[in-house]
Amino acid sequence: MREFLLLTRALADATRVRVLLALRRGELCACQITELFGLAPSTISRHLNLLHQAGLVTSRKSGRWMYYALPGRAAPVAVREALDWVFKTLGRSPAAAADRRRLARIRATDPSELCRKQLRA
Amino acid sequence: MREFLLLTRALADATRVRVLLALRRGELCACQITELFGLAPSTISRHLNLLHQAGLVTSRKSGRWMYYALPGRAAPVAVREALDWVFKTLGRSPAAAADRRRLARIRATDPSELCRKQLRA
DNA sequence: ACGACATTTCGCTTGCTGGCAAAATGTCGC
DNA sequence: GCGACATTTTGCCAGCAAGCGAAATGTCGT
Repeated sequence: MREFLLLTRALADATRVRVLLALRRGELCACQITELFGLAPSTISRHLNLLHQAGLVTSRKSGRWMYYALPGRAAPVAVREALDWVFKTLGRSPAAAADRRRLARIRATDPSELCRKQLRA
Repeated sequence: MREFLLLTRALADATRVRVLLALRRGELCACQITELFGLAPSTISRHLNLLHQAGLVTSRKSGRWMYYALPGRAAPVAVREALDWVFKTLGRSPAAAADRRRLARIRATDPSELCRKQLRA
């Protein structure tokens, strides 16, 4: 029950769900996710931490960059089914489509470029 | 997205999830659910309202009693899959088993008896 | 070793959520 | 219609969650 509530609480926020949808295209670094949603880096970090605690994302550190991705087949059944449910329900939603479009442009940019851009803003 | 968040937020509370698990045995009146969890009637009422708004339960009024049940095949796909996920994940959990045991005794009691008992407590 | 930089942690404010008691609502039996 | 009673709505309080900025952490290039 405790782990189940970690899952449902993690899914009970629009930003976190949108992160999961964005990660379907492949792993993203925190910097890219921050750019995608226009929130403070600290805020994104906390969202990602919640998703990680619930088991909904994996994290990989590479130098100063932190990459987040969807868990593979090794994830618990409850997690895999939660993700299936999310993607089946929201995969074709307008919000997901809009994020996907903006994400394509972000992916085309160098990550270090992104972070410098954030400093100017 | 909005409806999806209604679902996940409704599922992000232990009491509400336990209500859904209890309803697998068939419909229950608000009085029985109140007895099952030992919370104030007003609190239970608000939980049931949230579940209803999310589409996770149906309600039926019969006299002064209000009966709640799981939605049938007419429920939206997202709702049915959410319920499947909940039951598959928690159906065999200790919490569900404990509730089921207490629920059996509550079902064996006359509903009006229950409410009178609550007045004395 | 030092400065630059990506990310996280901390401290704070604001708004939502769960709990109860009390009042309001609606229904039954007389 | 009136009193009893199941349920809901309302008002209030305590605790949690999301947001930000500032400080802390860890890593790279020089």
